[in-house]
Amino acid sequence: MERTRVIDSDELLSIRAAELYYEENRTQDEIGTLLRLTRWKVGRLLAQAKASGFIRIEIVHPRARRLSVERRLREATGLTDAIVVSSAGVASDEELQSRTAQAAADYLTGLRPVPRTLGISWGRTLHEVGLHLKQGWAHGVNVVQINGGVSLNRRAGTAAATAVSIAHKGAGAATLLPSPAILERLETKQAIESDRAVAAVLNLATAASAYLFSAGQADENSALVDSGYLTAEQVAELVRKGAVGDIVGRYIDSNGNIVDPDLDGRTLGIQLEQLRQAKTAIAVIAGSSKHAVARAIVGSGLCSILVTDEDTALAILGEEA
Amino acid sequence: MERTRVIDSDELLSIRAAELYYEENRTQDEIGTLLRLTRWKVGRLLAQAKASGFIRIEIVHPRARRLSVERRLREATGLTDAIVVSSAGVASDEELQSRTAQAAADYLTGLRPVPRTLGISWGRTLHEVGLHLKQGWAHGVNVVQINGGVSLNRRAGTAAATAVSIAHKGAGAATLLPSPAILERLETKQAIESDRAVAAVLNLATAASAYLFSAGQADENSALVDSGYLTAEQVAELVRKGAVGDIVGRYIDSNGNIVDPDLDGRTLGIQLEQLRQAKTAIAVIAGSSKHAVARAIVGSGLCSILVTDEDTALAILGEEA
DNA sequence: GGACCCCCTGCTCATCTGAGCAAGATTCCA
DNA sequence: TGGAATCTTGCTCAGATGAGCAGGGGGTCC
Repeated sequence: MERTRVIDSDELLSIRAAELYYEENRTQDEIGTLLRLTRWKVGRLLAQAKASGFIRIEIVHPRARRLSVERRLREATGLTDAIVVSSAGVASDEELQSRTAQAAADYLTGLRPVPRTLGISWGRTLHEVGLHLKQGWAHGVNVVQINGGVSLNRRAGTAAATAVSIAHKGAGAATLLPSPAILERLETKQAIESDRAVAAVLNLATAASAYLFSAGQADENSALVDSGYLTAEQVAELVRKGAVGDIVGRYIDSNGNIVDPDLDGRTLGIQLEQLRQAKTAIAVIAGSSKHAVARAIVGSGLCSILVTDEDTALAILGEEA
Repeated sequence: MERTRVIDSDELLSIRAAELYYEENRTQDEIGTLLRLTRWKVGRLLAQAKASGFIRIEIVHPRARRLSVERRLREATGLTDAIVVSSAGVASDEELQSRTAQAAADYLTGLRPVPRTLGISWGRTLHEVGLHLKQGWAHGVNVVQINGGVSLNRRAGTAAATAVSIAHKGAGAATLLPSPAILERLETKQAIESDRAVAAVLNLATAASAYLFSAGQADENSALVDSGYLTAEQVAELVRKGAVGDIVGRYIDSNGNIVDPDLDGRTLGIQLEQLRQAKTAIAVIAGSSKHAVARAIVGSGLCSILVTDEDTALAILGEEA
């Protein structure tokens, strides 16, 4: 146990020095006088205290990011870019999601080159990204849906609203994918897919210069269950087969592979390969329930840019508390 | 709600600057280049971030103290000295108690002038202080008990052991008060008190050059209940009368006044006045259950030096989270 | 016991940072 | 709109800090 660890006298001194330096903001010279040390010794003690991790500096702000985690994430995974928002002082998962969506909106706004065509998925997270975007975030961006929309219940308009909102605020137009996300029969899906209007949208989606999408966890709270495409039982069955979550409506396992080829065949939208090969594929994922999907997505290269929260990032790095 | 607060652009900039400064440790000049600002502006943003409380610096170490809280406590209460241990990263109340006891041992060791006679009470906390003291912490200190000891059950030896241990490690002798803490009848108490041996100890106690004592909360977990001097019901009755805890066996209310004069008359040991007038009266109090007593003790001048944990200190200052 | 090596100490010097100041910008009234 | 008051900006300069280096003390290995 920690308590029994021997604390050498330099360690204690370094703590005393740190108290005076950080809490009382004395100069190293003053501290030297107080503790009967040279100021150089004090400097070294402080460096030691920092190096030992006794000094914890946190930036407590809803817009704070964790640059060090971002860097480690980039290095460990080969992501082009990583945006990690701090979870310091966050009470709820909603707050975390909101912060992450905000960060995604910021990233999108600053993205260069500005995408001509932006392919997006739908869901609560994407919706919130739309809300956080500022009017004029881009000057003429075409937004195209990359997977079938919500259409089976009262929340029918959400997916469309998200696309329209993002497009509108970016002074551009939205192209909707007029199809359900998952069809009951393969033939139906193929029929819709080959419809000229739908095919045109899919072509546009395939040619998008950037993608922005989220992911869903594999449980009864999934948006696909909520929208009526799948039952809780069907999702449970997918979990048994190894599903950790879905991305653009397609369920993947922890290696990023399709879990159920039959189901996937009936799912309408761009292929995962499309995302894997895209230069700018931005995944926005937040909340503790999505650690597993996030890991799968990043691990299998399904996104090139990840916007997420600190805890999820640490989970991907295998450093969760 | 916080979320709706407008975040002006300088605030955001100051957060970006802080991230680069504290997480990536860039120089203010570098940050200036990155954010297209002069280095002076960066310095000001950083200062602003600090002033707004966005930068939280914590010293995470079992021996860390909170000097700023100590200072505020001294200023607000007129204590001669205050020692406040950090409760950062503390899981249990035991851990807190242990840290506080350690700090008390440190304080005692560094106390100048070294007390010739040290009056002590007994209890779990004092016992632990004894454990943390190092062999040779003083060179010939006489330890004298200032209130009647535990003697009604199996833990009979604890009080004596504490005194002996503290004295022994300080190369001195212990003088025990050979009496129960509370007597059933006033006459018995008076009789014991006037016994030559007991009177001699009490005289010694009254003349002590420093006092070290703890406090007990007023509930069924009190050491006095545990030792069999009082029943849980009696304590409950005292609480109804306004008791917040006990100090050297005497129950006080939130103003530091004796709650039950009859009971107090039957309690053997030095008077509270004695502590109030002592130049060096060190109270060691830790744990959330003792906030109320701590407040009463400090508020009514029953100690001149307080050793406690951060949460208790904040409670005394009226700033509890 | 002596030679050697390594780490720690205290130093110089260059860089970084904060205080204070004057000029310019902005706001706020009349 | 004018003018005063206030805030902001970029600066100088002095103080604070970190990097790197030479010397000394202590430990170690023959």
